[in-house]
Amino acid sequence: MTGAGSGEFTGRVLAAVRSVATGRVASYGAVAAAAGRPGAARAVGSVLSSLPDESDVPWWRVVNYRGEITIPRSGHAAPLQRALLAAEGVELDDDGRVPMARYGCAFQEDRDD
DNA sequence: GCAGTGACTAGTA
DNA sequence: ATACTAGCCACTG
Repeated sequence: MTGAGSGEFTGRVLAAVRSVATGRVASYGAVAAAAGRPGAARAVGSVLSSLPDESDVPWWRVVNYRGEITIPRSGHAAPLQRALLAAEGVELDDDGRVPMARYGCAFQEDRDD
């Protein structure tokens, strides 16, 4: 499938997602940039899509550039991500999105809050 | 080595 | 606000 598992870029993506602190979220584009391939946001999604459940990668901390959870209904990942984020202390907006301005774990911009 | 695909992003209507 | 188009990149077959 379009997943990942045997790519150099993939390894960097996993490392980047692992580097996201608890209670923080990052966008696909940010992860791609941190992986060294800005613009590969789509590829990042493919990587996380093939992530095994036993993976130690906090994939739930990765949302789209608007802070919305954009995962296919296949499976129950979406509500799960909401729950995991809530467990991390990330409260979602009434629109169901994360205030990136506050929880956004930026690899480039950093607001000490 | 090309075609297809997708947990993206930006622009336009 | 939603819908659609078009680039973008990496991985699979």
